[in-house]
Amino acid sequence: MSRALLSVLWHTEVMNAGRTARERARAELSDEIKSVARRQLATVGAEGLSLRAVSRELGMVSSALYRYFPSRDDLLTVLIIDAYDALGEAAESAAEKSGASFAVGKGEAAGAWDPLQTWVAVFSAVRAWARANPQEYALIYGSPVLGYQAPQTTVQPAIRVPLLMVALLQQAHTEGRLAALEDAPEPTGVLAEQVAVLVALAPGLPPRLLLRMMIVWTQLFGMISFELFGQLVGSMDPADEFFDSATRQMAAFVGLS
Amino acid sequence: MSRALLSVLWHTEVMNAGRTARERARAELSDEIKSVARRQLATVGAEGLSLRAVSRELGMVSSALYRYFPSRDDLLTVLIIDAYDALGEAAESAAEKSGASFAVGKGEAAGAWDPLQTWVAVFSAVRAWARANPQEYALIYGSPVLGYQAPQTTVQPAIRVPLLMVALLQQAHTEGRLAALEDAPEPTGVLAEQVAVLVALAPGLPPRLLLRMMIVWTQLFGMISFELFGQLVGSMDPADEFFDSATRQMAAFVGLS
DNA sequence: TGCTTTGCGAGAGCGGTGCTCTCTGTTGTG
DNA sequence: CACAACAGAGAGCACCGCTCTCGCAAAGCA
Repeated sequence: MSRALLSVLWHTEVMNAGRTARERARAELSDEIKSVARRQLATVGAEGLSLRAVSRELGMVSSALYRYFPSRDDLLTVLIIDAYDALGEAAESAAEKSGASFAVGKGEAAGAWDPLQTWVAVFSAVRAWARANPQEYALIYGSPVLGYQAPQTTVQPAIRVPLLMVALLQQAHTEGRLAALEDAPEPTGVLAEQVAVLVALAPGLPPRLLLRMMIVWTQLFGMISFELFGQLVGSMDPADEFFDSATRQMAAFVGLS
Repeated sequence: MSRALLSVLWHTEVMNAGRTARERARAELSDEIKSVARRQLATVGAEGLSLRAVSRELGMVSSALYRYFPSRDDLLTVLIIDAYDALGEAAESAAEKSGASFAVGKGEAAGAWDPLQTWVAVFSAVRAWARANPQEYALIYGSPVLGYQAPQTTVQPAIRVPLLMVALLQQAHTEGRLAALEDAPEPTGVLAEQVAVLVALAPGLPPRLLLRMMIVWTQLFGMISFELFGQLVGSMDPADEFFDSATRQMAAFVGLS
């Protein structure tokens, strides 16, 4: 990511810290650009998003926009981060609302909660967000634009959903509410090493469970992509019941029932 | 194109009576355009594919290209169909090579075949094709370009892989080599009607099996998309062993072992 | 055979894009 | 107050998809 873009992000972070008028105006205009770009993204898609159109809508000349975003790709990058965060926020909020006690930062003593119900709520929230924001979903889970290389900044927002799944499974596991998965194969070799990275995040969870969680993770987004991108037309369309059944069968696949 | 070449083409046309030289030349140039476009697609991606660049490489002026493809989207459409067909061909050929007897048009009496082995071979072939042709994969399984609406022409090539999965499962089923899936839920309501469309294609297959097959289908392409689009970087990358394990667990999920 | 219709490539042109560079005026700072 | 940093405007470059017109050659027809 470019230094100018990092500068923008830094400014927005400390926006209300009483900086100079110029910096304040810069942060504000920067947000406005993002907002207009997001709106255009929703209508014309990532491919059709144009800096000139954004600048036109803002009443400024296109070259001025480059003071804020050094290239179209940089603008897309912040939109990508925002999309990941919005999706993660939707998923985490669904977990909280369904009564999960493990949500980060909540820490309150748990009442009774149903792990399966939370699982279904999270998956449904992910799908609902994707259907409500198809272009933003396509931006982050569709084909990467050009030779686009995801900057390191996008990694952390991108893993919020799988991290939530890990947290849910761990809480259910420590409460003894997960089936044993005796018939699931234990990862070996390279696969075991890769899964070990996840085990470090959730001590105590069996590797075979985390491996299955990764499988379910890919299934979830494969299913949503198929629905949004039209691959289910003619068979499982509308996909509501298919999604629900798949979600529950995949929940059983990781031991939730 | 040179006049000498046109003359050659005309002579060959006279030998293959029926089509005029003009039609023959048109078909040939049309193929050449497709070929150049496919090569450019592989390097610059769908978004970067440009009619002007194609025409430049062919030594003609861009406006002439519109005699063959009325728009950029039309060119992309034939590339999409070709990609679907290439992928389907790769999958079917892998099934044949692994000794499957159900392949369309083969009809030969089967020797012994291992359904699970064929299953793994087909899935691996799909992944291998995707990795070898990432831009074409992204073209058909990534975000749909623009407000692109898939023409009816693309449907039939698009379902070759799932149809192959159905055929494999049916053959294994009639040979009594599929587990019973007693714990799998039977689809009801709308979902049962949707699955009924698949049952019509494969009489005798239990609806709950076909439902699971659809789940596995979405998992397969979700996994491949994640690998190609960079979502597995940092966890299951490289994805060879993850893919293999997932494939086999999903095979067990539909009763293959 | 000669005439007419059809198809094809070339060329110019329109409005759009991302991006760069220069110039002018303003704002913040020593 | 002077100087440096910065923001916006404008022109311009090289591309893009697409349209239109204009000759010319091939195909169809009398």
